[in-house]
Parts: sequence; structure tokens; C-alpha cells
Amino acid sequence: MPKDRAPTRIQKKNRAAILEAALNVFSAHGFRGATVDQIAAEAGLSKPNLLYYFPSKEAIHTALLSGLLDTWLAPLHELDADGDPMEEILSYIRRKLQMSRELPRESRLFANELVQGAPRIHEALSNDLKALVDDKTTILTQWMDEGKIARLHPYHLIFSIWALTQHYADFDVQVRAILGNEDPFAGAEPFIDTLYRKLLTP
Amino acid sequence: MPKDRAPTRIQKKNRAAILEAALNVFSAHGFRGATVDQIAAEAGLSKPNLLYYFPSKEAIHTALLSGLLDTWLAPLHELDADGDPMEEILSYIRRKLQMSRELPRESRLFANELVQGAPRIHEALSNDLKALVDDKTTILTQWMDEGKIARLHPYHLIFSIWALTQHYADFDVQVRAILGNEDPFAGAEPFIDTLYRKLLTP
DNA sequence: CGTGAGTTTGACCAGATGGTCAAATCAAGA
DNA sequence: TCTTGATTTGACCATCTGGTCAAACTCACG
Repeated sequence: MPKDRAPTRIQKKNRAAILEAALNVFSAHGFRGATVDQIAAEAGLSKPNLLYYFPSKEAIHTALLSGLLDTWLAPLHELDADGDPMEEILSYIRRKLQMSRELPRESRLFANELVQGAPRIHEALSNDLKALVDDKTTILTQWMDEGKIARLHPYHLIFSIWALTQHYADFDVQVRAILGNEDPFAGAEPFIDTLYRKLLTP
Repeated sequence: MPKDRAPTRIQKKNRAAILEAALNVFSAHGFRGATVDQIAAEAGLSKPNLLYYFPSKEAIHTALLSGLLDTWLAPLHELDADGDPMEEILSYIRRKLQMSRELPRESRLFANELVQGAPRIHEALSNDLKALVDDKTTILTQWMDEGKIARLHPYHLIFSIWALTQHYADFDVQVRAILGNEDPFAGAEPFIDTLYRKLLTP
């Protein structure tokens, strides 16, 4: 393992390649289903070389998850208490749906982890995620109190947004098996938009 | 392997025990993450004994999935073209939500499979599932044409029901990490009910 | 009972997998 | 160019895992 100095050009390149490869493999096969050889091959490195940059398979997985958590939560962070309630929520939804379209691997990486009980990120859920959600539901509740949007259970409102948007990334195969050649997102966006306009209108 | 006669009392008992154990293990760890030893232990059998009843790990998984597919699709089957549109859809939703509450392992079994690209049930999706959904969306479209419910993309309407209801089983850890002690379903049922009443009202 | 089919198991195997290590190779600054 | 730390690798190891097999045991029934 390299010293703890500033990372070399080569270190940067290889670490990035490993994380990129790991994202492919872990999101497609889950932690247990992924093999170090597979990740190494996809990153264009030999297995011992990969293990020179990360001490273990687990370490790669952890680095990947914690590195992506911020990206994953960014859309919700942007929800602004001072904006127009309906527009704020709808644009949050649009950002989430866009992430499902553009970052399906990231979505499935988390889905894999969550479905299996989140053994490796349970703490982040109870701390970071819960704090963020609590913060934003306060805003939602405020808007409801002011009559700006319909009164609903704020937590379930958020869950519904996650469920509806991530469904298209996580269960992509199923969606495509049913829609055939139709682009899932082409229909999803107006559908979800309509749904929340109707739901949130007081 | 036993003859292909009528199954013995012991055969019935052990096959059932194996499938029950396999449901626990596969739903919690995915196909690759589950081990035959684990399933055998949970079923109270030795590994060779388990493999006396099923020829392979794969065979157990397949038997489990195909055996549960009917159960899983039953609620949608019940959607009746002759019933009251709003009530038919809302009670379909209630049945699905109830399945999430009562059969979360089954939900996660399918979720695990789907997230990883459904390598083992892809065919069932494109055939059985697609046929069923096509059948039921015809009914939905009819209701829309008759002005009984709001006009929406029927496929996405179904996807939304799946997403919203199964979310509570599949991502149970996340939901509970955020809700704390609150019972997820206590809030989910009225929320989802309200959501679809508003959405479907023309 | 006795017997044959059904059931169970300890011992074993081959391949996969995560990980190690010493030796070889490479890169860049003095 | 030389030196030193960074990088890479072939060979290797222990463990896990799906699966096999022959021998032992149990059960139902004539």
C-alpha cells in the first residue's frame, strides 16, 4: 500500500478505475455475487495489483458506497424551504427520476444493499439519511400547515417519491419486459408529474 | 432421488421444510449469497440429505420462484372488469400492500432477482407477467375510455402500484430507519389510498 | 418379523475465491 | 545516470462451496 502522502497520478487513475469497475460489478451481482477477479479484470488490473490499492473486497465496497451516498442524497438536499412548494417538490422528483435514468447502477448498488438488510450501511441510514429526511419533512409539514400543499404524511410522501422514481432503475428488466420497445422514462415522467400535481394540490 | 410416484409423508415434510428455509435464506442474501449449507441447516437437514430432495441449489431456487409466482400475481388476477373501477383498483392496491406486510420475504426474493437483471426468471416476465399485465391494462383503458377513472398511462399506473406497495417490504430497513418505532403500514395504507383516490378521480 | 424401497450421513472431491508475498519492473527526482 | 520508492505480478495458500458416493439406517407393509 502506498504511503499516506498526496496520491500519485497512477494512484488516482487506478483507484478511479477500480471504483468504476466495482460499481459495474457490485450493482449487477450484489456484494456476495461479485468477485475480486471480476472487478480486477474490468478495471484492467491483476488481482494482486487491485489489492495493492484497496486492502480487501469489503474496503472497495465501503469506499464505493460512502463515496456515492452524497451524490445519491444531493437532490433532496436541494429542496429549498424558500422556493415555491409545488415547484420545489416537482423538481426534486424530476431530479430523482433523472438520476434513475442516468445513474441506474448507483441506484441498483443501493437497492442490492437495502434489500438484503443494509448490513454495511445501516448506520448511515439511521444517522445521515434520517437527519436529512427529518430536516426536509419539517419543511414539507410547514408547507402543509400554510395550506400550500395538501396535508399528507410527510415521511410517506418522501417514500413514495423514492419508490416511484427508483423503481425504473432498480426493476428495469421488469419494466422493459412489459413495455417492450417503449422508452420507460418517456411515459414515466408525465405520469409521475401528473400524479404529484393531483396529490399535492390542496 | 425418490421415484416419481406419489410423494411420501417424509418427502412432503422435507420438501416443504427446504423451500421454507430456502425462502428465508435466498430472500435475505440473494441467490449467490445463499449457501446450500445454510439452507440445509435452517431446514434441519444435512447438506447431502437436502441434495437428495433437490438436485442442486439452482433447482431449489427455481422451484421456489415458480411456486411463488402464482401467489405473487394472484392479486392482479383478481382485478375484475365487471366491478366498480375505483373500488376494484383500490382493493387491488390493498391486497398488494397486505402482501408486502404479510409476505415480505417473498417480495424480497423477487426483488433480489429483479435488481440483478432477473437472470433466472426473465422468461416468466416476458411471457406470463406481460400477458397478465396486458390483459389487465386493457380493462384499465376501457375504464378510462368510459370516463370511470382518470386517463393515465395504464402501464405506468400498474408500475406505480407495484413500486409503492413493494417498497415497504423490499426496503424495509430504510423505512424503519427513518420512521423509528412507527408502524410503516399504519401510515402507508391511508397515504396510498388517498394518493390513488386523488389520482384516479377523473 | 423380514425385506426392499426410501432416507440419512460421514468422508470426500474439484473448483472458486479472498488474500499473501517475495521478487521483478517502473518512474521520477537528485 | 542512479537511486529509491511506487507499482506490478506469478506463484501460492487456506477456506469455502456445490456436489458426489457408498455405506448405513429407517420405515412401511406383506
